[in-house]
Amino acid sequence: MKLDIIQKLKEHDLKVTPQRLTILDTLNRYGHASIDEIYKEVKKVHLSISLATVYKNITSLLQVKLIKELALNEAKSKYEIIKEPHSHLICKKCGSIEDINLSEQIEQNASKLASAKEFAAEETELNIYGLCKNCKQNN
Amino acid sequence: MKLDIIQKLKEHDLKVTPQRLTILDTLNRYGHASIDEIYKEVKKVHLSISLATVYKNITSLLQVKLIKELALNEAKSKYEIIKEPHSHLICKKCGSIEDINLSEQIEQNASKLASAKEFAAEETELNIYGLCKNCKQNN
DNA sequence: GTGTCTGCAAATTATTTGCACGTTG
DNA sequence: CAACGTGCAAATAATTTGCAGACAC
Repeated sequence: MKLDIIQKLKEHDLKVTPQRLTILDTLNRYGHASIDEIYKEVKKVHLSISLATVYKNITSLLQVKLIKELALNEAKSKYEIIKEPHSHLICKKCGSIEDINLSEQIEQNASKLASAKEFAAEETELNIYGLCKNCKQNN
Repeated sequence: MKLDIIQKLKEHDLKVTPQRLTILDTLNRYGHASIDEIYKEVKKVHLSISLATVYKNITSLLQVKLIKELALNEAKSKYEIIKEPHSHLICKKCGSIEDINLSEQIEQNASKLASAKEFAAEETELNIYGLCKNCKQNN
């Protein structure tokens, strides 16, 4: 599993440094994390890492599209490693994000909508906002 | 049409000031605009408006949910007035955003996905990334 | 009139950059 | 060893805040 990522890094001439791996590992474990969250996590392992390094890594990882930015209304942006699925259930109350897989039907319908506008669709992202199971109960 | 917005402002105890109306008008005309774009536009009408005022307005309009933030990978956030539809065709090349209406089918499928996770869906947002008609041709 | 809004300046926070040194391949 | 990455400090950019006067209601 790590090999996968290491390979992708090499493909894009990004060196495999411990800091970079820890950042990616953090994203893997968190699913989605903000710059601050990443910084705090990585710091547990690499005491002397700097915020600048986190930013530089996020920037280069975004450029080679190994990760993507998830910008949520009102909250700080979070980042996640790109892999299927690209879709989320986003809780308006607690801010949790759960990944979901798009059904074939949705994919197909989305393509239709796009081609109707002569738009060449490459990626489809569905975000559903509402209340997660927990918050729904404790409302 | 303006009455609609004015009413919403009043509902939320936001005063109807010329600056605020011009900001909303800009969003209406642009569809989606960044802070800078809004600032430059509003400045044409209100020569002495300050950036801080734009920020303050965006913040309060977000709070009362009259507008929403559209955060796009790599690009600056843009804002739009909330109204159906919530879905977009986003061009990766030129950054243009076109609104689309979700089909009934997609809405239904999305609800299914959500309820399978015991998630109470409130809003569904579909973003399709790719190349717009123009950029597709001049590729 | 009272409370909110505006514009300005200053403060704070977020992000980027330059550089010397260390590490990867 | 060449290219790239890191950590630090400093520079920029983005956003927020405080306050006095102006405006909406």
